[in-house]
Amino acid sequence: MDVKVLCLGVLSRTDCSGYEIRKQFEEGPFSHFQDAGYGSIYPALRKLTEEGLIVGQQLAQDSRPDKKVYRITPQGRQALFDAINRPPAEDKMRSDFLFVMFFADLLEPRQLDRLIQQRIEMHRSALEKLSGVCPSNPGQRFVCNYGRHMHEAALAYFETYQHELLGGVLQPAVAE
Amino acid sequence: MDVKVLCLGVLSRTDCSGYEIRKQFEEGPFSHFQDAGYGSIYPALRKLTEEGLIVGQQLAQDSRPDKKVYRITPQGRQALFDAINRPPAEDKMRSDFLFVMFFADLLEPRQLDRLIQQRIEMHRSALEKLSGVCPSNPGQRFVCNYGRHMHEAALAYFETYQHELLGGVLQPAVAE
DNA sequence: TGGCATTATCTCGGCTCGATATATTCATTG
DNA sequence: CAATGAATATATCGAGCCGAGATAATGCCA
Repeated sequence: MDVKVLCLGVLSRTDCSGYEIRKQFEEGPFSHFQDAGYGSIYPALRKLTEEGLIVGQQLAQDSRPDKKVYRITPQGRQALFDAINRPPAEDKMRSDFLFVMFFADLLEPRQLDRLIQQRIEMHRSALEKLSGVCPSNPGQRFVCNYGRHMHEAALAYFETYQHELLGGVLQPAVAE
Repeated sequence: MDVKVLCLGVLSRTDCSGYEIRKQFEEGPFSHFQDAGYGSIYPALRKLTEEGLIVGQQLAQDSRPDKKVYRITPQGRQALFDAINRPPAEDKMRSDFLFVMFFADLLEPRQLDRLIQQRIEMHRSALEKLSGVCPSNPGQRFVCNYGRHMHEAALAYFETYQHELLGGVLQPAVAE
């Protein structure tokens, strides 16, 4: 599932410029399970245009820079359909936070505590952001509620076990 | 947190060859929150050697190809410490599965059901794999239990809401 | 008027990944 | 017993991706 397919997915719901596609990955309905930067999006849009899967239109705006708004073509919808129906690749997860927690004994306790509080705050604000969304489409609702469920589970874990971790790091030799 | 730091993390716990480092990311204690392929690991080990953060030793084995076992140096431990104490980058999550679920209405119901059953099976086997691990270090225990907690939460979600999704996709116009 | 944020497009270097090549040995199985 | 496939082990290549920055116009506030 490369950035080209991700762009097709976004454009299947609404016409967009590259900038607006980026925002959908950053804050929008895809933000908690996909990402793509400008360095991937703009080349992808160029290639998709060359392949006839989308068409771009220069759009002058007053009091804003010009926009290039892209629309998906029937061939583009077919390509999205094909990609969706291929067996999906495994999830790719990259968490520096968990890597750091794994080596918690290398952290100052104050720094460790600060990291966990930041993490809790992150999950809270993600939940708040998701609470504003209520999609009508079943698939989108399923994915959105999955996000909610997982953020809540993470919050519950941190709130229950953060003290155990802090205690364990502060008194590493008590058990022996 | 690039692959060089990840390798330092693995080598801080035990001496390893490149092959063994890969296995730790594939199946070992890091598998549920980090990953790295051979194409990243071998160049990283070369650079780390050049920088004096690790040292390699050719090791002949009978009935196996030769091994290059790497050991972390004091400077390497310092570099790991520095990296751990820098503010961690945000999590990077890439889930083709959730992207496909988002567009569940483009899937045949049978295919949709199969994907969800596979996903449930995946979480179950991940839990089983984690149940064999019981780290003594507080940080490692925290991260390991976090993994368990999240897999269980995902399982609970799928088992509760999978029918709602399947029903919603099969009867999209009932609510209106 | 200066500085900052926002909207908008695009490129470059460097990092990373998947696939593949190479080589040896062990286990299975027809 | 030979063939096949699965491990063990190292390494590279091309393609894809990302962060950082260049560029540029405008709105807004002090």
